[in-house]
Amino acid sequence: MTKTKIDISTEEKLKEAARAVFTRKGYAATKVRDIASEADINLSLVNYYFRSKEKLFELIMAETIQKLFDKIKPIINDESTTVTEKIERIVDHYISMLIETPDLPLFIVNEVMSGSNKLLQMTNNGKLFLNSHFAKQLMALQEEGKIQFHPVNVMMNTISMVVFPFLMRPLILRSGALDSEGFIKIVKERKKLIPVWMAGIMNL
Amino acid sequence: MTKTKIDISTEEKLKEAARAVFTRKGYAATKVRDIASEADINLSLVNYYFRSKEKLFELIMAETIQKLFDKIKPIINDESTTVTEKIERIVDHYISMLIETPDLPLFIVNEVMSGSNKLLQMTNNGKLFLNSHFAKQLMALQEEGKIQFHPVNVMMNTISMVVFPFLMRPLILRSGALDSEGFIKIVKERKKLIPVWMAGIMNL
DNA sequence: AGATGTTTTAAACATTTGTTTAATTAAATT
DNA sequence: AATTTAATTAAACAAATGTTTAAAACATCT
Repeated sequence: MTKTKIDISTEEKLKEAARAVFTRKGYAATKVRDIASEADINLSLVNYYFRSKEKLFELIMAETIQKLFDKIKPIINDESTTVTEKIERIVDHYISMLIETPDLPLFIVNEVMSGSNKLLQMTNNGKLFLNSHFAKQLMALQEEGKIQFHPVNVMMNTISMVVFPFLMRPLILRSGALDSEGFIKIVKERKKLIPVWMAGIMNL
Repeated sequence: MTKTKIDISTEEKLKEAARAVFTRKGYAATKVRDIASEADINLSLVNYYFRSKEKLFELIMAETIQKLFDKIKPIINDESTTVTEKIERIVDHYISMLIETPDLPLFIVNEVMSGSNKLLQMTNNGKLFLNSHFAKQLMALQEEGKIQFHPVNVMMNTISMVVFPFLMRPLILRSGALDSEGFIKIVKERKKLIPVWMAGIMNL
């Protein structure tokens, strides 16, 4: 019996299509037939390769979240950087990523709201942040009186200011206030601005 | 011929159920049967009162968006208040509203991403903001050099910092970092903090 | 080439789901 | 009270949708 040899190209094409459609339309609105036709591949092969729509979704989800945290982990645990430097790197990395995949935030947020625990599992119940060097630095800042509020606000504000514009992007574009390039220009400028604003907020 | 007299109670119960389920699960994941059983009312009555699932959704959507902008309009056009006072009022109003209906942001954001133009229609293509007294004040601030960035960043940051925590709420709660009351405590504190932070960002 | 295992295809299946129908009950009007 | 109109119900329908089946095409190995 030979080792199962599958055509990577087909499986990968389907995964790529699934990623695209799931991300764009969400789980419920995505039909298996959408994925198949997006990949231009026979309907049955979706089940052949991934057993079920749900299994395929979970696979995509896990990979997406993995990719989301792989880069952030070393940044928030780097003991050689200051709080502001960490924020600079986080902001830079995520804005770059989101320019490439602007639909990602809704995908994640939907997953969060729909009650799945994938994200929590992958962040070790949020302890990835709570136990990070970054968190320790923030608590130190609080103790020396630089910040008079819960350190969680720092993370909230940073992620908010990075991610939210992408959630509003379709609205902004369709309103005509900015075009696609104008939007990218603004968010790229925010790469520099957000760390400065955050430094101000923390009295640094 | 008498004026159609319908049992308000039934229609209203269905609308309330629809609002709840649509908001919680989104359009595609909501089944007409979910709405009927949430309202504990016969399935057929959904079509009897609202013609179709889509019509019902549009009705809920329009009402929601209406409610969303009714309050903000006078605030951003009040010529007697400063930029910071306006931000204080916006932040206070929306955080209060979101504490009552924490699922609202996802509902809106989904609607935005799914390509509907309801929101744009209701904001007169975003001109509600662009032509507001608030926008004029921000442009003045830019001209006198207080802010060296596109004024749209002010609105982006304010809304981001107000709304985003509610999008992350399920994750935060399930992570155990905060409980339901702890979350409310934090966002209530942010009512005071966000205007201060924004003032800092604008060098006010 | 023939045998064996893998991938692809078209068709069919069983559920789910939005909507309609036709009959019944309740309310309003004359 | 009789008649008309509105509201409610259970059943049925048709289309959509996730999944399976069985046969064909393709590849690999002896």
